[in-house]
Amino acid sequence: MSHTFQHSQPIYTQIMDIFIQRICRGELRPGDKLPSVRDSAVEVGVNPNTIQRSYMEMERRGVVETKRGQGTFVTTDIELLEHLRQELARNQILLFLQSMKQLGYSSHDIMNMINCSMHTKEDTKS
Amino acid sequence: MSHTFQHSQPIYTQIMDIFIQRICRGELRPGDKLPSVRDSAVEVGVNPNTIQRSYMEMERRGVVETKRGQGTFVTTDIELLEHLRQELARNQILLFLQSMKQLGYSSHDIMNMINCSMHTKEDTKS
Amino acid sequence: MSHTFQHSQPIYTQIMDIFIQRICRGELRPGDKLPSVRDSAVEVGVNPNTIQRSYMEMERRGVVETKRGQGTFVTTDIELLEHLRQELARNQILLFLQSMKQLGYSSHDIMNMINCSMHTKEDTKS
Amino acid sequence: MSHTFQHSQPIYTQIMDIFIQRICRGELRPGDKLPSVRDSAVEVGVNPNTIQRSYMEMERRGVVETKRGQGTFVTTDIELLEHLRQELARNQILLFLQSMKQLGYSSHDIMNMINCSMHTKEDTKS
DNA sequence: GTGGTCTAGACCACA
DNA sequence: GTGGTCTAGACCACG
Repeated sequence: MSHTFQHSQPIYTQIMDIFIQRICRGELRPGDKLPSVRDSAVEVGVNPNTIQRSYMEMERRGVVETKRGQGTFVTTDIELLEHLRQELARNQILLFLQSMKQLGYSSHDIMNMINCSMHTKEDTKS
Repeated sequence: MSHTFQHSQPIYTQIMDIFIQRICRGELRPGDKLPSVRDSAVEVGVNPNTIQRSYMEMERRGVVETKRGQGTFVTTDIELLEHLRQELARNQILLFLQSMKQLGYSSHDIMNMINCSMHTKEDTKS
Repeated sequence: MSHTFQHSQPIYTQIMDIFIQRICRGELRPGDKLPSVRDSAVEVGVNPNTIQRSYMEMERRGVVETKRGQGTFVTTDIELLEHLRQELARNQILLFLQSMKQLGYSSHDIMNMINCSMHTKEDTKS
Repeated sequence: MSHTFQHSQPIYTQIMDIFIQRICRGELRPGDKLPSVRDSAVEVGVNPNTIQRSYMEMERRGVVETKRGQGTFVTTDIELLEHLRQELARNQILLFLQSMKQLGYSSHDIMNMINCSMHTKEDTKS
């Protein structure tokens, strides 16, 4: 299952973002083992060095921890993961708002439309 | 200026989506001429036939009008364009909400965070 | 302006039919000169011999008359032309009825639909 | 079995018309499988892409339904087929009337001649 | 120049 | 096998 990457950004950061999203969405849970560098390389169709660089950068941020001879694991630092999640959410919100503004919708419009969308097919789990 | 496309969707629909976004954002205004099929082809780095198909599909939807020997133009049917804009907005909202849900945020959380974001760096034009 | 012919029938008869239609429709009137064999050949994109054969066959039927050194002319025998016209009309009617039957319409249906069509956009010159 | 097409109209529309006629005449019944794109292509002597376009256009109109990996099938929507049949009939009638008018026959004449033709070789199923 | 059509041949996803 | 997409390159009609 290969992947398509943008030219405007380093591929290793794009790969990193994909992993971070998976972690934040709970597809990869704290303590889970990431695929080996080689496996990931095959899966996304890039050079193992590129994957290696993604893992290194994530480790620098504390998102993952590498144990020599065992592999790379999602951090168990739940606070850090929570921060990560909030950062991702904040980012998505900003991108979304910006995009809606470009379509000519005011903040007020946006709030109304979201409200409407949520009530349309909403899980009222309160 | 070549472009990167997803494998999961036909290129011609992706090209169409890009044009529709530009139109909805006002980058291309009613009556504006789209680039010629051949020019667009070299710009996005695909075969002219693929661009042609995008234009054809947009004309079928009424988004653009083609005049033989002259070119392809954004429709001046403002109602249709308004519908298009609303459809695009609705779509973006749904994608956004879905993505936020995947991050584990409830509808209530989302509303709060958006509210916060909007007031942070908001246009207080009142 | 070249032409497209069926494989199932000799080209010269098809050309003849076209001329007869023109004559019956009054596009070519009694006494009118037909184009020269060479001109017709260029116009429809076939060999002059083929045109020549069409003219010969029409002369055999008395539809046209050839005057050496002058050209080929539509007959002035109005009775014969009238017969021709009726024959053509009868033929068209039969083909039409057959085609409608194939679509599953009874004679009664056909009469009704024609009546309707004629009254829709009809010139009531009575 | 190759075919002859007019220059005045795209081949793919002519192919479409032929299929629609076959369907309306009951030669192809609801649910029947159309020949594969490739088979049709060799049968009528055109490029598979041209056939594909015909099929695509027919699907857009709802006349046929395509199932990936299985083939293209005549729709089972009988109402739609009935509409199609009526549309075809209306079209044939208009062409016929126009052609007869060109031969110099008034509406009244046409009605009489048709009546005569129908009674000549008529199905007296009463 | 413009868009529209067609061919030749390729690869893909689905079943 | 099926239809769906894409490329490369050609020719056409229109203005």
